Amino acid sequence: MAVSDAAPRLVEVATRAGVSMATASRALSGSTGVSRTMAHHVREVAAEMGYVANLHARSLAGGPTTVVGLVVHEIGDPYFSEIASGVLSVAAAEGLTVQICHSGRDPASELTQIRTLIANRVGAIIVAGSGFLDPRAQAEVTSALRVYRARGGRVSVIGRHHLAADAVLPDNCAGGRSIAEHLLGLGHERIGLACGSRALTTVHDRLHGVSEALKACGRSLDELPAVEAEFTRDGGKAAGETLLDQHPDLTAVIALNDDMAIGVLSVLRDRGVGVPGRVSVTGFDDVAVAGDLAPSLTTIRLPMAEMGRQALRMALAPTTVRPRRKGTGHALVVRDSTGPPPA
Amino acid sequence: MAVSDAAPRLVEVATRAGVSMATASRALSGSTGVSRTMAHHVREVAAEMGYVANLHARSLAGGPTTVVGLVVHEIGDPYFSEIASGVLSVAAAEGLTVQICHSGRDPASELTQIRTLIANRVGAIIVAGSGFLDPRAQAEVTSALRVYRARGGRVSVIGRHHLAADAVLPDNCAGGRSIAEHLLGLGHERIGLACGSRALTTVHDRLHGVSEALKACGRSLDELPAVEAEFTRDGGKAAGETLLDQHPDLTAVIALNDDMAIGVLSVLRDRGVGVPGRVSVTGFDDVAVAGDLAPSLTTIRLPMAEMGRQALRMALAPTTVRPRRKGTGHALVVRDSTGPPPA
DNA sequence: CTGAAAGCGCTTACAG
DNA sequence: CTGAAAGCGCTTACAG
Repeated sequence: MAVSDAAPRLVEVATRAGVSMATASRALSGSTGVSRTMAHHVREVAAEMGYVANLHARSLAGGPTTVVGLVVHEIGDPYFSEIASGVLSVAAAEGLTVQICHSGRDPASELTQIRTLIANRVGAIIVAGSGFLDPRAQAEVTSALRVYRARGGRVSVIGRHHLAADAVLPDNCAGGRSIAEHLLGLGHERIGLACGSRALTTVHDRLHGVSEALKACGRSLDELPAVEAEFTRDGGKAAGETLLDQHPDLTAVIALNDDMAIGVLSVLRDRGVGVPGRVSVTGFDDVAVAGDLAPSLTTIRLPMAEMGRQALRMALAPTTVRPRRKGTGHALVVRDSTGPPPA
Repeated sequence: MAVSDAAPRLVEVATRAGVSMATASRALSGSTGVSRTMAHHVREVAAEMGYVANLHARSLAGGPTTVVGLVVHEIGDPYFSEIASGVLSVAAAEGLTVQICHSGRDPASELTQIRTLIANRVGAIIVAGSGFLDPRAQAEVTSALRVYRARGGRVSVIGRHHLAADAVLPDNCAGGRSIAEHLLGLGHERIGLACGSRALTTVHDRLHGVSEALKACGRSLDELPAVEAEFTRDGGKAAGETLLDQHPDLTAVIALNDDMAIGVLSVLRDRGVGVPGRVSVTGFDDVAVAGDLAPSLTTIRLPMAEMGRQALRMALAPTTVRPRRKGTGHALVVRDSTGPPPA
């Protein structure tokens, strides 16, 4: 009994099936070079014994790796959990397994996580967090990934990064333009901005879109009060408070993601400021609950789950000479949090 | 150049440091039996070379495994993404990496995922989804995990399962009682229930709590109209519609999780039914956005992130003879979605 | 404290 | 199509 306590190994399966390890291996890994009947027989024996290959051994021996790494800023954020959900669904369909890690929006910890993923010899790495504007911020990550790719690892990113890898590019710029045009079209002139760190390409690009819309009206981004805070609900609260304190005459606030918008809305609610009667608020992403907020949030819809699916599919597809880039499109979703400015 | 293209191996580090592989290994894995100076020297050389141990080789050779598996029903659900966030945070602190997979609330696919995790030789498995009432539904999962544990694997679960493993037990029963008492205390008599699948222990336990509260008033759970649907926002919508159609006189709806409550609220909003003026609604879990909904949701708070942290800590702690069980406590959070029934 | 050697469980050239 | 053998990159008894 003591012996059979250990997990059955390939030798045992081979012996019981009356074949060599080589044949057993080929039959089980579904590779070519075995007769159909032999393969079938071996698989039956293996199933009977409850054999499951040791993936460490398989991978060490040069077999295919079946795990992919996913780096997110924070899995608790709906933006990232929806992306993760998309990644997990195609992974399951492909028989792959995914290792998720937090970067915490910090290049240093992102580097640590990516090194670990590489040490784990994952077959592909998906970086889902926004890149940083300053290439130096992620220089080490970039070079680690470059080496990883040179050794055959596959990389894809969601968002704009300083990396010649396949990329899913959220429609940040165009979305920023749409949301600003919406507000401008409603007649708003005193608009405040609740931004995440400007070091993030995502924030930069969304702002750029807003800037374009303003320019088209002969105005400039520099005129708008902008507060930079964490790219989270709490950051939105902080930014909202500062904005309202320093610019009580604002009639609209553009939050650069839904999380921040939720924070802004909560500040407004606490202060008894009517939305959209007194102040309009917009978000960005269209996370699942955006439509259920009080008031429901006008925002830019990005197909997060689909972005996750595409990122993994790209990483799995054969490499191309030039990296692929796939735009996401976006949609302006007008709900109850925006309206014309007070007369 | 061609040669150094490959990842540096332990031999290279050892050679360059002028020591044997054994010494290099001991120095790098932080194990005992090396002089401090020697260890320091080896580590410096390794860092210089950008050496990162191959975890497959390490694990195959009998070294400690550094990955843990986490099984959730669906990572896109805030309940699970908050749990995952807790798990990831202690994992990062411990230098561990986590593999996440979806069970999709389906015992068969849960089994597949768990087998994969075991094949990956993860050191611990955390099952975060609710268990099933019928032991047979998960008999194979249970036995796979039993074997896994016998071989030294660590297991912990969040929720009630038919498994003698360490468990974090959400306060489902007491929470159900609290929420029902709250509604009863407000004077509601015609209460409907929007439930997830009764096959889930979570649903069963929450209902049981509701039942206890009713009994204390001389009433019975059987009197209340109950609709079973998916344990999601869409399920909540479906249940809400059925409930309202068949029992237009209800003054309150108890949804068995926040996701379902959000669905119920959206139905009520679409139909122009005032909340809580005409109908009160309650949820369960207190996901991050519960307070930002329209109206903000009265619910039972469960410390999801903390539950994730505890589950991993238990799995990491030395095993005990009897499995540990840790209650979570709960808090009734009264917000704007509940009030007295209409006069 | 340090080293030589065996072995972890697989896969893949290399022969037949 | 099938098999014997080498090797993937580590760690851990076993000696010294």
